[in-house]
Amino acid sequence: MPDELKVLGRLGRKQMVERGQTVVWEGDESLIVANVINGVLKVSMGMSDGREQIVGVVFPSDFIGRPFGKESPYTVTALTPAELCIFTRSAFDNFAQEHPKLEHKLLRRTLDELDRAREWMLLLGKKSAGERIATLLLEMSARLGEQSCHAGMVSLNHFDLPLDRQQIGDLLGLTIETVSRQLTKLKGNGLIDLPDRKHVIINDRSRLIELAMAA
Amino acid sequence: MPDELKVLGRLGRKQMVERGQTVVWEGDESLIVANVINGVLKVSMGMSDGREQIVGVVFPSDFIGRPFGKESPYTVTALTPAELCIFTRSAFDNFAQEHPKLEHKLLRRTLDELDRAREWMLLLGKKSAGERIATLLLEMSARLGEQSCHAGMVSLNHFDLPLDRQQIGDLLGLTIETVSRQLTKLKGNGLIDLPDRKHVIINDRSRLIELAMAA
DNA sequence: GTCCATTTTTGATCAAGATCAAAGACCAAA
DNA sequence: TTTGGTCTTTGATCTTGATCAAAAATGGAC
Repeated sequence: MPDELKVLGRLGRKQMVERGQTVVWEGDESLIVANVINGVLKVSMGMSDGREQIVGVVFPSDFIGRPFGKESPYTVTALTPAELCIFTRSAFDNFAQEHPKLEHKLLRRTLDELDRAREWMLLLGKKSAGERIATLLLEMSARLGEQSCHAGMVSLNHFDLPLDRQQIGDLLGLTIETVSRQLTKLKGNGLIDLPDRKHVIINDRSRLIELAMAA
Repeated sequence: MPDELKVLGRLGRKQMVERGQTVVWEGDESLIVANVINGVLKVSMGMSDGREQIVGVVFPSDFIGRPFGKESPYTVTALTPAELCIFTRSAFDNFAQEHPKLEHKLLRRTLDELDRAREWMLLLGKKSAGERIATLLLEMSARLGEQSCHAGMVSLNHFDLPLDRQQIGDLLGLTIETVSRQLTKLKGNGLIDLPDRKHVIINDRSRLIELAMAA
């Protein structure tokens, strides 16, 4: 395991944040950079009239904050209780400049994040409501799965959404009502089960994949 | 000016591409990375049934291609005649690993590109057709302006779109008809003029900015 | 358990933008 | 200048998802 992360870890300060707590505000002089140790957070952008779009969901080992000088264009808010390792921006920037391997890692992560953002642009620009919901369920299954590196595959089909219906809407560019109707429809078709508000069980992954790709 | 870029330049091969020519295909083992010297290109993703979303527009000095191993998730196509400086992916990757300053530069660019992608997610997820068109015109004005670093501001309000109506639609998540109607409306209001298919003249920038931010 | 506040679901209607269709403008080649 | 092909505009209608409204479910606190 890279030494850089250990040393960096010592530079940082561990901090717990509770569900709903906002860590970085849009427009803030971006004071901090942080590494997510535990929990899930959302990254969002707002318009002056209150419309909000969730532009990213952050999982353990991901970075949050905008390194290198600019103000943060995003608001970052915890979706679950979370544990962060926080750095002042200047300390982080200096450290990064001196440790090319960290910058390399950060570059790779940023490239991956860009790929995800663009995949989401395709979803927002071109997919129907049904396709969007199917895509979200598969994406959440995959990302929640990769963090808690399960050996078996069972639990991939059995997870808790860290988002409520409103937040799913804000992520998919849909209203809460449309989200609810589409989920109900998937349940009706037997593709998924929804034992309670947050919990999702995927019964027929391959049909869900078909749905996600074309109506 | 950084030496890295000069040395890198010697590693590369200059290549002209004509309008409409595709440089990288989605799903390709990403063989090349390139630096745009001249011209404008689009970065797009397609669905199996032919729906297409433009996820980025690339201007001179920007990079194209996906460094570090993965296959390219995008198709890159020239919107205007363009001049590229092309590297084999392995040559580029090796060079980058050995030149932290290049990686740093690349990281900054990628962070900026991510910011733009997320800004566009807000547009695609939440903005009305009118807001989208206004945003596009301002964005194009700004990006075309910054490359041909004009001292005065006159020409910011006077530029050629490198996109046709269909491509504007693919970028904004709208149909060609909606794009046309919204442009006609802006012309009717006197906010812009459209002397020919490609040319745009912004008459009232501040009203356009208002439009772009809230209906 | 009951009560209350919040979230979700369901239903009815509406509207923005898509789709279908045709006419008009533009431009390059002959 | 005429022609033919492509791109754009305009018009009529339709559909998806938004909006408005109310009922039902959920989950704490007591």
